[in-house]
Amino acid sequence: MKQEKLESILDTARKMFGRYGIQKTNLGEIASLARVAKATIYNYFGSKDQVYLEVLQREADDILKKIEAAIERVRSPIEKLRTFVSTKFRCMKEAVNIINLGRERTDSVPPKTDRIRNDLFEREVGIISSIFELGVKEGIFRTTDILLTARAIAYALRGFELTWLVEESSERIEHYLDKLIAVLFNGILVEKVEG
Amino acid sequence: MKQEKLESILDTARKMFGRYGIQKTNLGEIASLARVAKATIYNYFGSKDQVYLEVLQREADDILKKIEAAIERVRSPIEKLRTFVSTKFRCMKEAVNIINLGRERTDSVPPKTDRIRNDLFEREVGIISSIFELGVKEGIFRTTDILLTARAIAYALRGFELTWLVEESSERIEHYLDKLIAVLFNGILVEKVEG
Amino acid sequence: MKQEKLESILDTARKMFGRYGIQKTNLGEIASLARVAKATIYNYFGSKDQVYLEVLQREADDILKKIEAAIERVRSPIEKLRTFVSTKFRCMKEAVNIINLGRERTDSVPPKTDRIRNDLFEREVGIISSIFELGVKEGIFRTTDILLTARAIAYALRGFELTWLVEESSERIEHYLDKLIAVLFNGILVEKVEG
Amino acid sequence: MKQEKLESILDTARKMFGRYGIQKTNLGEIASLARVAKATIYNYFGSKDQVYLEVLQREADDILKKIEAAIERVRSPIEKLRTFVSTKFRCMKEAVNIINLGRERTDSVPPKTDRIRNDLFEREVGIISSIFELGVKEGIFRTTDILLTARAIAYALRGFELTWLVEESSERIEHYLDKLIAVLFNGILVEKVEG
DNA sequence: AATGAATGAGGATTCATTCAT
DNA sequence: CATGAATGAATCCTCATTCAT
Repeated sequence: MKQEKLESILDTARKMFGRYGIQKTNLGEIASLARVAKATIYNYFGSKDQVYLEVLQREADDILKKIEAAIERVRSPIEKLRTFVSTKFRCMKEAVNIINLGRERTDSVPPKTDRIRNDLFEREVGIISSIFELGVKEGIFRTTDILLTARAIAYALRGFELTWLVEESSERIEHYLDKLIAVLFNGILVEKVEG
Repeated sequence: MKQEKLESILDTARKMFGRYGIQKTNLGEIASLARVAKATIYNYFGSKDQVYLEVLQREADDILKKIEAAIERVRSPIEKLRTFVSTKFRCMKEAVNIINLGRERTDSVPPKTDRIRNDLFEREVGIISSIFELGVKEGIFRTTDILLTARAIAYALRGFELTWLVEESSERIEHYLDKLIAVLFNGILVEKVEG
Repeated sequence: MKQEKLESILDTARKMFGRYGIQKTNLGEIASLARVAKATIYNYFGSKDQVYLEVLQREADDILKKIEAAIERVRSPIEKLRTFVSTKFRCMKEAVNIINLGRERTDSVPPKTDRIRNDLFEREVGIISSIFELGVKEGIFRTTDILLTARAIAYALRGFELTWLVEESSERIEHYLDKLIAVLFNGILVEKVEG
Repeated sequence: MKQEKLESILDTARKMFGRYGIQKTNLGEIASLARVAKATIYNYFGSKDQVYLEVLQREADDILKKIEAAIERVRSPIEKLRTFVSTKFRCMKEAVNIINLGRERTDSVPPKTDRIRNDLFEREVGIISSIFELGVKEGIFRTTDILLTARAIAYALRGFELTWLVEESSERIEHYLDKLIAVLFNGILVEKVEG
């Protein structure tokens, strides 16, 4: 019964926060949609911020779990990188709040938000790094600085997160991603120079 | 006199919006810092949103003007691309609101905001495209689809905008950018496959 | 017009605070009784506390002005002291908030409240002291320590403030005051010992 | 077991009410500090007000018991009066809620509160009266109206209750009390007039 | 053109209290 | 008896916007 209400609250909250952001979402509406009293939400979470944080943390954990599982299933570093990117963006569709996190004003968001976001980012960097290590070990990738490259690519992928929901259709985004991956693998120069 | 006040308002607004976003900035404070009455701002702009829009448009125009000028000054496509990236991010430092635009909730922002942002984006894509065309014509770049690639790269660069002010030092960001550019030029694969 | 509303607000506030205290009084009701919008009150005073403080300060100033005027009108120290007490308590009837100040929880009241209350107290002590000085100079009063005695008496009078509105009828209180003054003047001992 | 919890609740409540008053104290905190559930308190007392009332009644009874015992121990009316005052104020230090009772808003307090407070007051007046009767009988005190004088003095002592914890150091208060007692005994006039 | 004044609508919290188990 | 869970009601304050002068 309690668990039920809790999930109901969290579900509703995820949708509302996803649609309107933490600022514009009011607990009153979450409460009424979740069929509980506003005060009940405060019993569970203590504050609006806590509700938001909980929603975020769940989304982040979810994404990582799925990405890691997907990468396990393929072998070659190239495939792993492709899988990383495609899985990440497929999952992102559902992790609306994580995406929007990048779109919220820093000041209007609880401080711990940053930690969740950065944790996710760093763990992604970690995954990319280990794919790179594998690739370099197998002599498929060449790079002078694995971590630096991994972070650069992680940053680059962020540009697509932002765009995901708002501006373009999923299909077009996937085209761009394919293209970006192609470029990442081969570069745009005809002759290879040292990077 | 009128022009003076108008600039004063716009200046103050730019700073405030830049620091606190459109949501958290209130016209009252802008007014008092700009030494005018709140109602005066309404005389000039009609609404808070219009003030914001005006600030944005000015920043966008400013950036493009500077980027285009900088690119004119170098000749080779490779240099042009490098200049594009470095100029863009140098100017971005001052175009705080454009940057933060990516960090505002979609719903908390006037609809026309998107148009300004997208215009800027498309014009950047246009610039990158023409650099690519030049590069391909000169036989330096190879790519199967100029526009697609240009957009992919433009998206990738967005990831860095977000990060620009908040998370990392300028120097570190520049390292990552250098690395990204290197990867873009040469790829990470040892052997070139088709991109 | 503005002055009118301001007075209207302050008047209403004085009544409400007087009846219900700062805790239980809500600005909403003050606003509606004063025929202004809640926000208007905030325009004038900035916060509930400030309204309260303003009400208090006015009452305190009022009392002192009246006491000082009344004392001027009589000559002998004995008369002055009697006048002080009677005027003070006559005025107190209207300075409901000052009285209740002694009845509010320290914690539920803005910090500056204490200063107003203490200022009033100290100024009363000052007045009593100067009456004493006069009495001693004229050889009518005897006391070993004017300031100490003045404060002791000022404290004693506080006991009546508290009682003023709540427990007893005005007439009975005045009887008690008369008695207290008589005791203060002559003591209760048959034989005078050293005080 | 039951008695234990009840005492635990009452103890905690006394401390909390003493520190924060009935308004600012919430049952939730009392409950958690007393290691019981909020609902348990309702089982015992039925309402927040009842808890408060119980706390008060206990404090009042306690004070009176101690004062009466102390007065028994001395013989002369003068000593009895001095003992009354000193014991009263010594005990008051612990009867925080009784003291603060004078500092609570009348309206924020259960109606029966007044009865407890007045009972205590009247019983104090009774004690002072009987001391006076004794003094008059022994020809040490002179007074035209014992009850009136007793009440006047009881009121005067109230002024010090208020001040007790908040404004002054214990030592200074005791000085003022000494002075007040001296004045009460001997008056301030050089020549005795009719009291 | 410039502004002082006024306002309506909205939202996060807090807490005493009830009730089923 | 004891309690976890749920809630309704209340309240302060913010701000974009309007309007008369």
